[in-house]
Amino acid sequence: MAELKSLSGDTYLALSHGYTATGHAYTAVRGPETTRGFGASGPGGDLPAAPASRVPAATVESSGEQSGDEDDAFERRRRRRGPGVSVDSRRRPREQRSLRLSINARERRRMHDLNDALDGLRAVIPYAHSPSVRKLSKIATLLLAKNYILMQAQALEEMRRLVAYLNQGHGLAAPVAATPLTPFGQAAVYPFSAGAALGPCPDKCAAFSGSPSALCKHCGEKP
DNA sequence: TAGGCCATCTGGTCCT
DNA sequence: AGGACCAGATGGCCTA
Repeated sequence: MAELKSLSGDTYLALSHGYTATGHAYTAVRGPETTRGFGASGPGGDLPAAPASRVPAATVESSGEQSGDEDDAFERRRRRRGPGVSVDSRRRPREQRSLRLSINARERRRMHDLNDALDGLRAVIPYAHSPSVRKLSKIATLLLAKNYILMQAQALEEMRRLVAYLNQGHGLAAPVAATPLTPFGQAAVYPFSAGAALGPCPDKCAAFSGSPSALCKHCGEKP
């Protein structure tokens, strides 16, 4: 694991040029500590104390306490979207607004839970976690996790084969020499070269519309 | 400045 | 009816 965690930037580059570590202190600038801060919005459905740095204007206007500005913003959006026919539209405006805020808060919590889960996934994925390395994007996290799982499965299979071989009374020298195990058994599958052993990137290559010679920006392979 | 990534809002749909 | 889930829209921040 230690070797994998010391993944170099170039190796990560193999995953996708769009998700490369740039050497900037990404997490220090916009990591969870900065982007979150909504954790306090507990089950009560209270409104978030959103950090000003990452909150769209609309969020500040519509999620805070009911104010004149907030109502203006709400009206602007309502006009922009037109008089949509929804369940909400059958309610009185005050009640409708209150319900909307409650739904927004719920959705916010749901997305925060999703991000927490992604953070948990990042924590167990072997990649460079140093502060000088940009945090993995969501898509990169998922792709890396998938490749890592496949790699582990292959390593397990290799170990099973080795154990079976040894159980047959063979010595250790011969098989190891014949089929040398890499430190993690990832001779064919390596989690950080997504396209190399796992085929085309299933998420993006399918929708890839670039020239035939171009590489998929998500997996680094030709689609 | 364009593109990537992200958070949030919103309306629709499905489920309990 | 209310909650969960989803996808589209919008706008902010950051990097190349």
